[in-house]
Amino acid sequence: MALEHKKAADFSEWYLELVQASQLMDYTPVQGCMVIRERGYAIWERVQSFLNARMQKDGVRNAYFPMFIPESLLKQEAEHFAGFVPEVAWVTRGGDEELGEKLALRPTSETIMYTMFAKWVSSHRDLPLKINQWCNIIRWDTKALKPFLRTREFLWQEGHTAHASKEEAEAEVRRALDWYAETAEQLLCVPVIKGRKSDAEKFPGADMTTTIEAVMPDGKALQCGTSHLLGQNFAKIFNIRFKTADGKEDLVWQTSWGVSTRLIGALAMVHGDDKGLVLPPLIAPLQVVIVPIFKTEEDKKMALRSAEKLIAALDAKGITTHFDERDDRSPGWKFNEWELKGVPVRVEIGLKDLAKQGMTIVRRDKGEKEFVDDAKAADYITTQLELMQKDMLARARAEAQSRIFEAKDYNEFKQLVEKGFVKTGWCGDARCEEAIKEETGATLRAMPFDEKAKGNCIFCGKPAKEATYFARSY
RNA sequence: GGGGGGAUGGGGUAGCCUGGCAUCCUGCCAGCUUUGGGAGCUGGCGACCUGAGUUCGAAUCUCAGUCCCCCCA
Repeated sequence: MALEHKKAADFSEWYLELVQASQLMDYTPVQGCMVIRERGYAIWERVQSFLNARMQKDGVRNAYFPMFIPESLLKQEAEHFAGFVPEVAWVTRGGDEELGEKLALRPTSETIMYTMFAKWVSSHRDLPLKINQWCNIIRWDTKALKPFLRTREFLWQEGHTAHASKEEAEAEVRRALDWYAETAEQLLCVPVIKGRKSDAEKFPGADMTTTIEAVMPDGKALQCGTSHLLGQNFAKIFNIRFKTADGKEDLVWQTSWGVSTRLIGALAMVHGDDKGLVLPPLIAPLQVVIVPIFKTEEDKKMALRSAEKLIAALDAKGITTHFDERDDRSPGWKFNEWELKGVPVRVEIGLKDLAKQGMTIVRRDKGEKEFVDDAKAADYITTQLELMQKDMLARARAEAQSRIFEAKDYNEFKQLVEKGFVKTGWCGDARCEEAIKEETGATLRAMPFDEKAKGNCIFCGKPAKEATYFARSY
C-alpha cells in the first residue's frame, strides 16, 4: 500500500510522511529536535564506518572535545563569531548560579580544538596533525526546520587538520571532499557536484570553502558536505606555531571539514517512492528479507529449511538477512511493510516455490518478481544487490541531470531556477550574486572544479570569470 | 523577517461556527480463525497540547504559552 502523500504531487508532505512512517525519525516535545530512530541511526553508523575507514587510512584519528565553548574563545576570530552568533544557544546558569562567562553549545568546534592544537604543536615533527570528532552540534535555527535537513541539534563529524604548508593543506581539503563525494555517490547513490563556494557563501573564517551539492527531486539544492581551507587565519589567532626543519618559526596551515546526518535526508528524498524508502544495498542495515508463505506449521518449517541454506550462503558473503516468520501478519502485509522500510531484496518462499525447488525474488527498486532455482539463489541475489547499487546511482544521476539547466539570458534564468539548478557564467562580482539572490531566492551553490567560465555573467552581462551553479536551496 | 493553516486514544480523523453522553478508520490486548499483495469474527484497551479566564457546565468561547506544517523574503 502506498503512502498517503505522493512524491510527485506533494513532495514536502510526502517527505515528512516517509521519514516518520519508515521509522527513520520521530518528533519529540522539544522544538526543532527529533529522535533518530534505530533504522535511521543504523544508516548513520554505516556512514561512520565508510568514512572512518578512509580517514584512518589518511592518518586522521578520532577524539572528543567538550560541547561547551566559552564565549571568549568563540569571539576570538571575528568573522567566525559573527557568522555563527545568530544561531548559537548559550548556557548561562549552572544549578542555581549564574555563570561568570556564558558557554556556547558548540555550533562547530574550531575554536575549542585550536586552543588545544596550540598546546600540542611545537615542531614540524608534530605535523600534520589530523583529528576528527563525531559529535552533536547545536544551531538555533528558527525557520525552515525539516527532519534531517535542518534541526536544531544534529550529528556530524568534523575533521580538523594542521599542516606545515599551504599545498599540503589544500590537498587535504580536496581529499576530504573526495571522501564525501564517494560517500554520497558510492554508498548512498546520491550524485553530487563538487566545487568551490563564493566568498558570500563560504565558511565564516575560512579562506576557501569547497562543497558537494546534490539536486533534490523538487529541484532544490542540498549541501551535503563541506571542506574548508582555513589558511593561517585561526593559526594567527590561536597562535599555532611550529619550528621548521631549518630552525625558523612558522604558522600552521589548517583545514576543517564535515558531513552530517543531513545525508540521511538526501538519501530518503532522492530514492524514496510512493511505497516508502528505497535503500541502496550498501547502506541498508538489512539487505535481504525472506518472507515464508505458509498455511501450516509444516509448510513454514519447509520454507525455513529452504531459507536456511540461502541465509548461510549470504551470511558467508557478509549479506544481512532476516527470516520473517511472524504468523500474525499476512504475506501481503509483510510485503508492504518491508517495502516501506526500503529493504533492497525480498525473497518469497511458498509451497509453489518449494514444489519447483526455487524461490521468488523481488528487488525493491524494480518491484518485479523473478523465480530463481534454489541452487542459484545466493549468487543471483548477490549479483542483483551489486546491480541495484549501480542502477540506483545511474538512475539518480539521470534524474539529477534532468533538473540541471542552462540559461540563455536572465529572464530564462529566473524561470529555470524555479525548476532546478542553472549552470551559468558569473563575473565574480558579489553584487551580481546578491542581486540574483534578492530577485530569485537562488544562491550560488558551487563553482565546479575543472570547468572553465564561458560566455557572460548572467546578471550584468560582463565577461564571465567563473562557471557556476545557481539554485534555491534547503 | 513576514503571512497563513493546524494540534482530539499509538497513527489518521469527526465534532468546534450554534458550549451539554466525544465520531469513525486504523492500531494494541485476548480468543477463535487465517496466510501468494495490508484477511475475518467476538470481546476488550486507549484521546480533547499546556496554563489561566468566562460559564451551572468548555474539545468547542476568550487570553497567554508550547509544538507542528505550508507559503513568501
